Parts: sequence; C-alpha cells; structure tokens
Amino acid sequence: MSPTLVDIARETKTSVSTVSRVLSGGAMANRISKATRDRVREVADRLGYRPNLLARSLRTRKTNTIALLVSDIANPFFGQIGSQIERGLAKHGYSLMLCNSAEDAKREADYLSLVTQKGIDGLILVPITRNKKTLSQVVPEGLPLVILDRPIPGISSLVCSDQDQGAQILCDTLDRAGVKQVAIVCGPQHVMTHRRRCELLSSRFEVLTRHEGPANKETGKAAALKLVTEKPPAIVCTNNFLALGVMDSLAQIEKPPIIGVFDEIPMMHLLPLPIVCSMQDLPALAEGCVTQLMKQLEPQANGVTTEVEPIVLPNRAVTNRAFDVLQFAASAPAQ
Amino acid sequence: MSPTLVDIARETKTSVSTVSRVLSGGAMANRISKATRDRVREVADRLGYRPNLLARSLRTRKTNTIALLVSDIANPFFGQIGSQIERGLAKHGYSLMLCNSAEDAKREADYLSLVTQKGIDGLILVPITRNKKTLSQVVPEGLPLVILDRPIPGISSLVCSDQDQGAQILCDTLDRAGVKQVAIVCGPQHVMTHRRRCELLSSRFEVLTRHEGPANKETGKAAALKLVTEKPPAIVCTNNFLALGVMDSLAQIEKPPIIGVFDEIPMMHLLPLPIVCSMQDLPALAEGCVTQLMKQLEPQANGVTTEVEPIVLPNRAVTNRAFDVLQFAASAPAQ
DNA sequence: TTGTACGCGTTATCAA
DNA sequence: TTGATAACGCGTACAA
Repeated sequence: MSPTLVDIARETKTSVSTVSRVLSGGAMANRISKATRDRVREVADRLGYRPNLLARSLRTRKTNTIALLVSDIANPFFGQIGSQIERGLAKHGYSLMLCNSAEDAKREADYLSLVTQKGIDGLILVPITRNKKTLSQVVPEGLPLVILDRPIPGISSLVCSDQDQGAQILCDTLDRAGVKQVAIVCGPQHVMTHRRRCELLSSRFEVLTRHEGPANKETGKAAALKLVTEKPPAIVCTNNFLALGVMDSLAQIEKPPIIGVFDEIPMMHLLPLPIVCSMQDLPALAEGCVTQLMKQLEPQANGVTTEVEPIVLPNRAVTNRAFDVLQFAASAPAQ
Repeated sequence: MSPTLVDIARETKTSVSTVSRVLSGGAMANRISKATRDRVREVADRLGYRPNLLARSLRTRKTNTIALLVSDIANPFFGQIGSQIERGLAKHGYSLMLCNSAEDAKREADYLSLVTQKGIDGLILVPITRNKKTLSQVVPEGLPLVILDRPIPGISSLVCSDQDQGAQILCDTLDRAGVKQVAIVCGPQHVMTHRRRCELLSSRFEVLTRHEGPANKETGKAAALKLVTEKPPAIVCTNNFLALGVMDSLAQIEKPPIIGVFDEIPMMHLLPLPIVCSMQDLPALAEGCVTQLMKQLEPQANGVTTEVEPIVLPNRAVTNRAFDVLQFAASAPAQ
C-alpha cells in the first residue's frame, strides 16, 4: 500500500494537517517552521509518498484534467490535433484525457456521462450530436466547454475552420482548372461539415452524381467503382477517408479525374492523380481550443467576464504536382 | 450542484445506505423491498442523480479505467490501435484513458506518475524507457501492466510483433527483387525496434549508408537529400514516418530506388515508387493487449494463476504495384 | 428489510 | 506555527 499523509504524520510526530500544508499547501508551506518542513519532506521522500489524486479532487472539486472527446481517433487529423492540444494544456497545468466516440452517438453519450461523473475541469468536444438541447442534458451546467470542428447552433464557444471559405477556395481552384461538372462523394448529411460542403459545391458546379455513406474508406471505394463508368471530370470528397477509398479504386485509370478533397492527403505530391485539397490550420485549431478553454477556466482578475466568441479559422488550398500540370494545360488555350 | 445520495435519502425518507444499495448495490438491490426500491429509483431519476465516480473509486479502490500511454498519438498506427483497444476494453466494462508521451522520456515519466496517482486499474504502455528498473520506480507494484510494441527485457507481459520475422520477410522480398545493397534510414538506436531492425538488415545486405535521427518526416527528408547522389538500389526505413519523409524528397527521381519500410504506408498502391512494407497485425495487437490485461484483472476462479506469457505476432510483407512490376523484370532472366 | 457508523485520503476551518 | 475536527460522496460491516 502506498503511504498516506497519516503515515508521514505518525513517522514525523506531527499532525496530518501540517504534513498536508508542507507537501501541497503552496504558499501555506512557508508558514511552517523550516525545521518541521524539512523533516516532513525528508520522511515523505524516504517513504516515497505520492498524493492520492482521487482524494484530493474529491475534496477540492478540481481535477486539472480536460477531456477531449473526438469523433474518430483513428483519423490522423484528430491524432495530430489531440497531440497539439495536449501540449498546449500542459503549459497551463492541465492534463488531457482523450476519448473516442467512433462516430457513434451512443458511445458519445456514454463518454460524456462518464467523464463528467469522473470529474473534469473542462471538455473539448467534436460532436456527433448536433443539438444544443440534447447536449445540455448530459453536460453539467457551467462546465467549461469548447465545441471543436463541427458547429452546433446556439453554442458560441466554438473553434472550427471556416466551412464556406474552405469550400470556396476548393471551388475556385477547380474553376481555374476548367472544371464545370463534378461528382460528389460525401459523408452523412446530418453531420454539419459534410452537409455544408455539399451545398456549396452544388451551388457552384453541376453535380453529375452524389454518393453518400459513412465517412470511411469503404464508402469511397464503393463510390469510385460506380464512377468508373461515368467518368466525371472531377470527384470531390468531403473528407480525407472518403478520398483515400476513391483513389484506391481509381489507380488503374489512364486519365484519372481531378480529386478535390477536404483535409490533408498524405503524400499527395507523389500521387499520380491530380489533387486539390482544402487544408485546415491544425496548429491554430489546437491553440484556439486551449485559449477558448482557458478563458473559461481562468476568468479575468478584473471582474470583466471576457465574452467567448467563436474562433473561425481560414483554410488554404493546396494542389499537387499532377494537378499543377493539368491546370497549366487547361488555362493555356485561354491566354 | 449535482444531487448526492444524501439528497435522495432526505427526499425519500430513507437512509443513505439504502439509497446506495438500490442505486449501485448490484445484487444487494434485491434485498430491498420493492416499494422503497421503486421510490428511490423514481426520486433519483427525477433529481437526475449521477454517482460521483471520484468518491466511489476512492472508496472501492477501483476506477474501471485503463490508461494507454503511447509514444506518439499523431502516428495513425497508434490512433488505430488505441481505437481498437478501447472497443475491446469496453466489452469488459473498462474505459480507456489515452495519453501521449510524444517520444519524450520526461513526459512519459510525468504521465506514469499522474495516471497512477489518479488511480487506474491497469496500464498499457508503449515505452520510451527501456529499463525494467526505472519503470518499476514509477509504476506501483502489482498494477496490471502490458508492454506494447517495444519489448523491455525482464517483463513478460508483452504484446508485440515479431521483430525478427518482420525484418526477415522484408529482406526476403528485397532478395527476390535482386537487391544486394541497401541504404538505411533509421530512428534512434536506443529504441529497441529501430535497433533490431537495423541489425537484421545489416546481417543480410551490404549497407551503403546509414542515417539516424528522430523517427519523423524531417529525418527522412534530410536523409533522402543526401541519398540522391548516392543512388542506392534500395532504401530501407525503420518506420513509416521516416519513409514518408524519404519518399517526399524522392518524387522527381526518374528511376527511384526500392523503398523498404516497416508499418503501413497509406495509398501505397498508388505511389509511383516500388515499395515493400512489413505490416503488423493491428487487430491482433489490440486484442492481445486486452486479453493480456484481463488475465491480470480477472484472475481465474480456480486458484490456478494463469501465467502471463508474451504475445508475439507475425507480420506480413506487402508490395505495391510498382514493386511487383520491378520484381518480375528482375526475376525473369533467371527463369 | 433497513439504519448507524465508519473509513477511503485529502483539504479547509477554526481554535489554540 | 500547529493540531483537532469536519467535510467531500460513496460503500459496507455490523447491528437492529
């Protein structure tokens, strides 16, 4: 059994409160005589004392832990963002508990329930649920909360990329390459990001076909198999997993279509297909979450409660070499 | 403030213990009269009672939480494995706390210290530390522990891929393609996996050059730039990140070298470089962790303590299309 | 079937 | 500068 304050108190002939003050009293520690202070520390060291954080949190109602509930940890996007958020939080003395709802509403609910019961000081959520009401039923009133990546109407504590701008720059790039018609491969429409991206695409191009399904590779593959016969000039996928599936099935085509995609595609320069992708600013997203959270955790000293305003970040369009070649050929005749 | 057992007891005119028994007594609940049982449940529902898990864990010394401390969550390999481990644990009633040491020994130590103080029922660790002794100083005696991916001498509770077999099949494949000499790009030698892979490669091929650095893209890029002039027939990278960097820099080469790599390369069929990779069995690794852990958490009913033996899984070599073409040309003359 | 009383390890209040 | 003592919210042995 790990030693407790009582053990140290006994060993050092003092009281539990004294020991507590020395070991974790902060400024209080200085109000204890140097003699006993040293003695307590010495014994604590020798016994290998380590505070029981459960007990401490129960008493102080503070866990110094932030939960990050993402929609799919297998997606490198969230792995990277998790990694960066964690670094950011560490600077403020918080540690991160990373959870995975796996795009499953039930598991999201379970986890929300679990982490709040376990006691967390704040929550960063990539929501499956898109309803403010159902959310407030599981998330305690007043818990510092940041919604990440997928806006929920009515919640202003938000950090996300600018959906419209991201879609526009993708469309602009396709435009410049002479694209007029596209096929769309998209994730579930009840997810805000997928839906909005589809809408914007439809408003700017003639949509030949639209395949919808779970936002994974399999959906992309299935869609690509059907699209082989249709030969659209461009295929736009509403996230990276879909695109991976699509491209996987499009390998053997002689004159592949242009692939438009949101999120990063690893190794895109090397791929023989022309790709344009609308990339999010990952570091800024991560940092946004942290500052957004800290605003709620460390309220201003001067009674002024700083308003929490959404942080909406710009995306940038990136093309690969295969695309650049194509674009040149297409725009050359016009000049 | 969230309601507690006391609130319900007051409201329902019973005692705290009765309420506790009804709400979380398990079999005990049946030893309470149906009348009060229903009344308690009704009130608990109405008040929206949710047990405080901190308090419960403090009392029961059980958190139903397993910590998974990985070396780099930004690596999709660990994202996927984390996702699968979590699913596996959920079936046994445990939830997962995913932490990231980011290949940093200090952060590993910090996290080990943190999670054990917070109270966990078990730990799955992808170690930076490779020493049993230093590990046992932070990890409490008797805590169910599983070492994942990187063996530590003296610890038998291990789940990993067969290093040697994995390297051998990679070498075999290169052999069949006619490769005699290789350049190596590897991660830090103090990490078991990188070191062992290097050793085996050296024993089977003439090593032209060897670049070592942190196991990330940048190291790979730097190495590739130097290798451009040397033109080795094959470049072997000891993990996927290194390979990504290498390939990124090797895009424009007319006759690219063969790339040998451990771990999965996304989209490898599509890449114009010949690639062979030695892939680990992810689902088996994840499941191995869970069973290994459960053996320690749920000791056999019949006093026989089941021994914990290392789980070592076979890898399989996968080649892409560019490689297959190459191999055919090389082996054709021999036939 | 139910209630009383105690302990889990810590911090906070009050008095000395 | 220090020490009793009471919480925090919960589970459980013991008694009724």
